[in-house]
Amino acid sequence: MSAPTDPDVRELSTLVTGAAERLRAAFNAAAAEQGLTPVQAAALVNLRESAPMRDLARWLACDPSNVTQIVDALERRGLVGRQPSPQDRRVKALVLTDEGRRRQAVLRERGHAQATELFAALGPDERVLLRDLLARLPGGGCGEDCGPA
Amino acid sequence: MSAPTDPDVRELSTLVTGAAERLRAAFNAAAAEQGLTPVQAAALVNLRESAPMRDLARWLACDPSNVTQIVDALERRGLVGRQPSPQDRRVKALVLTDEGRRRQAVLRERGHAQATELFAALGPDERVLLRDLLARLPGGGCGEDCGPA
DNA sequence: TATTGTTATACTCTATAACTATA
DNA sequence: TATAGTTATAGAGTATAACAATA
Repeated sequence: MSAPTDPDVRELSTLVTGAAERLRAAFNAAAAEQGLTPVQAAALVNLRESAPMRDLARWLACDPSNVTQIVDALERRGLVGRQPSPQDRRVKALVLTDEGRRRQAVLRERGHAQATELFAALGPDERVLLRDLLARLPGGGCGEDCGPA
Repeated sequence: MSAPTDPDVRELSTLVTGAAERLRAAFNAAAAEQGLTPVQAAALVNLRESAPMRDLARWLACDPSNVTQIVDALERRGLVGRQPSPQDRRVKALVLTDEGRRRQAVLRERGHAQATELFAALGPDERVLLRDLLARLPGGGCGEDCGPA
């Protein structure tokens, strides 16, 4: 039985949270470079061709009413368009413009570069070890709503 | 040289971010149980006796104008008080009420329980291993503004 | 002059509820 | 009736700028 101030789990929490925070800050900076707010950039990164808005709401784990506004902003910037679906005319499919595709690629590259930089301090075997340890934490697996495609 | 879609660092980012997110969600739930918003709870958890508001702003990594409003809310709930400092009368020291101290203890216990639950899937040696790996990531060390005391 | 805390204000993110148009 | 998306609105978090009191 550990004391309420057990330094181990507290330190682990701080380290995990700190690493995640640095990834997030780097992503937000990349978003700002593209003239996008963090959620707008997150939406753009997650977009797949012809995804209904409902799917984007699930991927972003937010209410559909949010997606309307996020997509409004992306549309205003000429990065995505709305296309009524022929099968079900209630549905609007989101389509990337050429510029949207370009920005998406930039954001994804930035995300990859940031992650690479963060984990470069570890060797290949250590990265595998870290991944295996983290994957064993409860919830480390992924339900249905964790990402596109 | 790794491909732009290198699955390793992407998976590591997802795992780190996911673990941090679960800690955060659990903390927010604990805050809500206490009738506090996430930042209010974070402020309360970080508070030390007689800390100037300026310090709290640094610990929360936010603008001082925010602290005024956060402390307003905590004061309205009878959890903290403001005490003009005798040494420098511009400074207001934040003092916990008895109820504030009680709530702070509850939130800290909850935080510890959540972290314990998250990392319980690993054995003691593995927790040490995880800590050492995370501590080696750039920025894993802590500057001056990472916490009280 | 510089600093502490406050106020006023604004922007972003998020959710709820009521609405429309389809199904 | 139920679902996809929209609108209106509100609350939470954050920052900037201008200000008062004090140093």
